Amino acid sequence: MSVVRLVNDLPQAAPQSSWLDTILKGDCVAALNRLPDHSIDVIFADPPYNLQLDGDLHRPDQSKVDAVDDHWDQFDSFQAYDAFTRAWLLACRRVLKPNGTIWVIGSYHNIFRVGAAMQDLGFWMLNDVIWRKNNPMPNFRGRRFQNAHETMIWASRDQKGKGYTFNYEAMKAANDDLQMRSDWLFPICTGAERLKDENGDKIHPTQKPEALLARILMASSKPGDIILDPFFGSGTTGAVAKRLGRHFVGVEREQKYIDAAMSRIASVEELGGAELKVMTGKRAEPRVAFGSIVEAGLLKPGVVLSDVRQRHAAIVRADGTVSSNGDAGSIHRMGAKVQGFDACNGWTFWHYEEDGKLKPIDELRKQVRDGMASAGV
Amino acid sequence: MSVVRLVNDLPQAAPQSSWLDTILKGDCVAALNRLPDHSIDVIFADPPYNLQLDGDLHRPDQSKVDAVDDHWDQFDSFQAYDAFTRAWLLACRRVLKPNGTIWVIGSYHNIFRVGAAMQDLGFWMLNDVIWRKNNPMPNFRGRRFQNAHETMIWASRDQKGKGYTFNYEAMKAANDDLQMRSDWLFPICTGAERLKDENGDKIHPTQKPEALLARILMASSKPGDIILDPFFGSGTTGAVAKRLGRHFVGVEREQKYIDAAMSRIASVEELGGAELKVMTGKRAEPRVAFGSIVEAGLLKPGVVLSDVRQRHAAIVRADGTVSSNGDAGSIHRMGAKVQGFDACNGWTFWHYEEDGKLKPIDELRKQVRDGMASAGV
DNA sequence: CTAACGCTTGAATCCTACG
DNA sequence: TCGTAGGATTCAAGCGTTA
Repeated sequence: MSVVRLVNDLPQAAPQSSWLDTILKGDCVAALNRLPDHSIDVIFADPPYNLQLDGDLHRPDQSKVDAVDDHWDQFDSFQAYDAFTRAWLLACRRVLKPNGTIWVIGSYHNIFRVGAAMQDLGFWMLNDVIWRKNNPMPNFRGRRFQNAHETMIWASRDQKGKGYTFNYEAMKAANDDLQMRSDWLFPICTGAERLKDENGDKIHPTQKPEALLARILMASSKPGDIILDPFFGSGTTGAVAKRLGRHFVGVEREQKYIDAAMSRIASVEELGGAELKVMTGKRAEPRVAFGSIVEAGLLKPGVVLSDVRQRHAAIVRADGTVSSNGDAGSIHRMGAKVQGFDACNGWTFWHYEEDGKLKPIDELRKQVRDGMASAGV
Repeated sequence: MSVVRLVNDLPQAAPQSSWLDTILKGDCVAALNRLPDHSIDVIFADPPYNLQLDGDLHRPDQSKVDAVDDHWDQFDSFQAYDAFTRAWLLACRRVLKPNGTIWVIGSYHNIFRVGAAMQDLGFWMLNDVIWRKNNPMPNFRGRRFQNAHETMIWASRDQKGKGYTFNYEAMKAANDDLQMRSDWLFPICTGAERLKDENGDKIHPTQKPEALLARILMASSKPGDIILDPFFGSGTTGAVAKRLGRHFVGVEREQKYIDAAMSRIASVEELGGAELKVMTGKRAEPRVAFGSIVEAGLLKPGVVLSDVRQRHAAIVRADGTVSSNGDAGSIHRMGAKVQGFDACNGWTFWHYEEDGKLKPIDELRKQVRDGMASAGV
């Protein structure tokens, strides 16, 4: 693969060599319209999410959350966002090979509109895939569930696009010989991988982790394929494509992001043929919540728990808490409370009765974990 | 809660007693139109998405579309599905209380269209929540990822719907004192829970697990709330609502499902009051004014308060304000002011000295609250 | 040198009762 | 209805400093 180049104004009908492994500067749709029909194998698109934020948000320690308030994420209405979405999706569809596929990532703010538009334009959905984050930002005000995932849509160009690439065996091998599921666990992009400017500030507000792109490209493309990213940003797609022996084309408007992506990709080392074979990840022991024990029916609300010496008692409640002496809380809090301690492992402290014998509720956790093992947590 | 009843033809403007804890037989929209405005606390909807299955294309009314491959027919069927979706969502929105919330579950076949319609109609999304299945059906042909999840959308009636119920503390306590995330792990409904007919065949093709509904209702409703399920099916919503001390209304067309749901719900045992108590936090505590601490003599005017590190000081005044550096105001205002913040919780920021130790003035608030409790306030 | 501790930060549609 | 003020709210990682 040649060195990454910047193309400011691609002529119409330019040869492939003039745009392969380049960043096209300019508006997404205008730039895509310079590329030939059916020239792209896989598209990865990370469009603006159209977050509709209202006012500042502070953490409990009063520090201010650095919100995504960039101008490129601002739209006047759902209508305006839909028109924008249809325009870039149509441009993508034209350049996609008949057996090509497209990935789009988004959050609940935009992904439903994007998905509906994709169906309307004739894309054929293959999967929706969930990126579960192991370290998402918490919900600071305690008014919602922690927003711990993003959604990706994987689709072929149209319903007849049967010959698309899916490296089923590689995915299965990478997942301990179990079929790769539609929910993937990855950390968000932090640390050394996150691009920073001279002040130590992040260069792009929404840089995606390379591991995510690596799985996408390993699953749905072959070495030598051409990968298009119409919202190139900090160039994660280009960096991973180069490393994995794929070609790329990026489109980006902001010079700041282009500069960062160019130097980033230039320093990427391409893997040789042999190393392009599968990488496998390890699994941590799944964490089980006490609430799921109750929800699973392994302990009914009203059941009395006790410590092994039966000096303390607590009653299971339907919401997954336990109550004792008119107070209530998690198994850990209440275990600590009845003993007058600061902390307690409720799993080993509290016991339930079965066949006339006291057993730690940790036994029930083991049962749930055995059931979860097949879920590839 | 009374025994479950079937209502074949609810009159317009019928009293609540005639439809509470019943199944309304008939078309979803027609039945909902008989219910009063703003009468429902929480809706759980599992709409049909028989869109493009088995090579046959069906419209929502079960009529078959002729040419599967024809792009126009596909467009036509999307339009029909969208119209159906808007109709039942609108009917739901009318009966929902202003501070009510709605849950909708679906897969990639329909959830994007449903989500876009919800936004178009003015629902305000709170979360999308992923149901991860630990035992999903494998992908038999090996051409896609294993479809291992479904997507739920949780939304308030409109953007101003701020007062919705979310039992944050209960969810957190049930999740081992970590806030509940947007990805939930549950097994699919199998075994004894799965309703079967006399031949041993499953009665409903998409019966949802009770554990899923239990978490939904524990998170977003209170005992005594009214839960509506416009696509009642085998009655999981009703069964869980009854068990958890909530009221329900179901709408269903098929007599087969109604029969199964009726006998199922009839055999459900309702939990008692104590097990249904929900974990609450400080937000639910009665408000105590700092002035009443001073009035009660727990802090004398002139006493010096400080932060835990003793970097800031303030003097208690007889009117319930505190003064610092020649300025005065509430404990919150002055706490913010001395730190240079916009906001501050004065109860946890300011400390008083007792027995040579610094204690947060929140301790005194607890004393006052305990006194209020024993006084039966 | 290591462990412990503290500070920072991440695609966020993040309050509500009272006057 | 609107403005104001009370006061509630965070998890996992990375990194630099302290013990």
